[in-house]
Amino acid sequence: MIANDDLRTILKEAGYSMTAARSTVFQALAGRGPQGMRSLVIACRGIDRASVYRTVELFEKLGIVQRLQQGWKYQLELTDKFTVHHHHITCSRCGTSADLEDRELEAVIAAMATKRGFLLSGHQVEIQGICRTCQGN
Amino acid sequence: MIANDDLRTILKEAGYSMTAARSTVFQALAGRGPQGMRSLVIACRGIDRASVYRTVELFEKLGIVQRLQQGWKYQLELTDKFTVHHHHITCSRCGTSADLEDRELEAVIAAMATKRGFLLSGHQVEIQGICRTCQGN
DNA sequence: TTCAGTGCAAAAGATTTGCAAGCCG
DNA sequence: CGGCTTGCAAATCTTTTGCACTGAA
Repeated sequence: MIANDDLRTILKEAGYSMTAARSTVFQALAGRGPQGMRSLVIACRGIDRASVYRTVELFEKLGIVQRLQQGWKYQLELTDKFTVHHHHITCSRCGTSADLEDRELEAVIAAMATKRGFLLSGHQVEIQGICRTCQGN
Repeated sequence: MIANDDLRTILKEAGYSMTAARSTVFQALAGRGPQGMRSLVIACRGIDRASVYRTVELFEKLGIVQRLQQGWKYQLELTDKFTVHHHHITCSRCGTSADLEDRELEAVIAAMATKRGFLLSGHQVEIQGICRTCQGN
């Protein structure tokens, strides 16, 4: 069980209550990497599809989860509050995606923002390519 | 009319033919900035919804359009073949966004892909912050 | 003329909503 | 207890498909 109490706290502070459905959705997100709604709904068996949607919507509003666009579809994952800040590189052939952490990338982005006179508040980086495995086919 | 002949050439070289529907979709994409399917379908009135989808799919395969992330929704826009490659930095206070072109950023991204054994095919970078003007308020 | 490409209509999937019943505080 | 939440089912919206007809080469 990961940070179930953190969840309770966040919900309470925002005026929402901790429920079985919300806990289930949270665990399903925490237990695995980025996943689509379909897979999340399956992972939350016992919880109605509509409730999963409603919970994800709430979690987004509370900054608990974020959506990543992967081509036409999107995937869900916990935000940096619950994971280490990172980006993704996705294989456009087999669809698997890996986390990316790169100090230099972060530095370059920070430098760009500074150069433009911006006070940096956030950024997203998504990379697509063909992974080593798929290149062999 | 933007580059309609370029389109004809690309299609022909890939073994496809130039048709009214394809030209319409292309113009609808060329005439405006990034847009969602819904808006594209409306812009292509006279062309069946299914044909727009099929055309977009083909255009993607041919590297004419790309789907990208703008906020949490997907958008379509012509690829760098038809526009200058760039990213965006957006002010989260006033909403204005400026184009970004940065050789170093591109280099770092390329290096990251290579290090992971990926054959790089594309990437998106979106930065948010507070612009100089808004910082003064 | 021939076959890729299109429109149409219906199927499949994804997401949202209204409402009555259930659970949390 | 009282209101926030959920499950259910139906409504919507989005995307895909099968098929017969049309148009490009």
